[in-house]
Amino acid sequence: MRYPILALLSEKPAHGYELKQIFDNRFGAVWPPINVGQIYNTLSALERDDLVQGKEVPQRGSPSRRVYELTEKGRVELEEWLEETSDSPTLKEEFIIKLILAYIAGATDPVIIIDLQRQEYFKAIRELNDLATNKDNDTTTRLLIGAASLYIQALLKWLDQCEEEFTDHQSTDSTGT
Amino acid sequence: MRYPILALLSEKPAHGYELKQIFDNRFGAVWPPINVGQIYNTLSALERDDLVQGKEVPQRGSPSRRVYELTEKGRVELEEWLEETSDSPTLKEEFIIKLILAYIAGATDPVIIIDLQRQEYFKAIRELNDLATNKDNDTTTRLLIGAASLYIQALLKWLDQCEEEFTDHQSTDSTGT
DNA sequence: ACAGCCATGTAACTTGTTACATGATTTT
DNA sequence: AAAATCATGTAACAAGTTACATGGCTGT
Repeated sequence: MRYPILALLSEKPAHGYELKQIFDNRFGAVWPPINVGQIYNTLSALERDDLVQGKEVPQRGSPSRRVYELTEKGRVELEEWLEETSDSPTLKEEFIIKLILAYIAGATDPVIIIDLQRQEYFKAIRELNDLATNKDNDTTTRLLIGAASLYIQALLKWLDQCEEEFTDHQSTDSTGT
Repeated sequence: MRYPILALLSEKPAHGYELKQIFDNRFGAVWPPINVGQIYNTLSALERDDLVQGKEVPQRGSPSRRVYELTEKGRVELEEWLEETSDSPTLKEEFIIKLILAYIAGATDPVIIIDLQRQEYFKAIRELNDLATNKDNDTTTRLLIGAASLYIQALLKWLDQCEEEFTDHQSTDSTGT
């Protein structure tokens, strides 16, 4: 949440609740609504680190709001981060770990797990397709839906690989641990 | 780390340091070595929750080791988890978020970022291919390498989508924020 | 009057990450 | 004798998650 908040604040200053709304609007297609508390937590940390600066802005007839803006330091940190290449990912996908562990633990039949999970991914693909048909998606939403879709397709392909491995070599593979 | 440790302990009881070695052996191809401290932290938490049970096992001539085994509760929890389908993933991949934010922030040219990241992914693919040529990989290693490879290929495809979107519609897209 | 949204925050907890401390055993 | 590995842990910190508390404003 650090960098998302910095990036949103680089567009214009905003208060906590507003950030939540902007974030949910932009990323809601592929991310569940973010907990507001986390926004405030993160803003506190960012302010502690001098990356953002908050100030009370009195409202007429409403309690004043705390509006945050990027500091110079924050702007630099954001830009440095944006320009860095990201490390290639390590696999943290829960299901991948689960399936491998199921195979290791030997308790549950991996093929059954695979079939169930495939249904789940099909469902996700359908939902993404539905979202994609919406004509007033903006660029970022389209790209995020594309990313999610490609990712799930990759997982589906992996399920096929695994199924093949688990069924074909079941009999051949008697060479212990 | 909770479930990986439970799964490894379901094979046979082990002490902390041993778990680190087993884990690194099995997942080392796609995961950086895990910090031993985390193993011990996690074991403490698991013992607190009655999922594992540790006992001192005196060694002849060495200081005794604390060997952990699954409790019944731990075995049940592991099996339940293995049988649950996992939620379809939300996108947490750093670079995806970064590229979208770069586009939003408007500070850095997304196309440049894409090119740099593509090199990074190519490098990762080459490294995975090298790993894959090793003939004595076991089943789980092969599958993990396959998963990592499919994932990066999906990311590369996504980069192409993004590049297209950012270059094609650059001129057409003059309809404000 | 009441529900629901606007708005800000705190507290407790979990997980992961790093660094540090300690000491024994094994290998060179 | 020194270095590497075996072995166990603690402390501090960062980040994410949830739940809770508080109160004002808005629409029905």
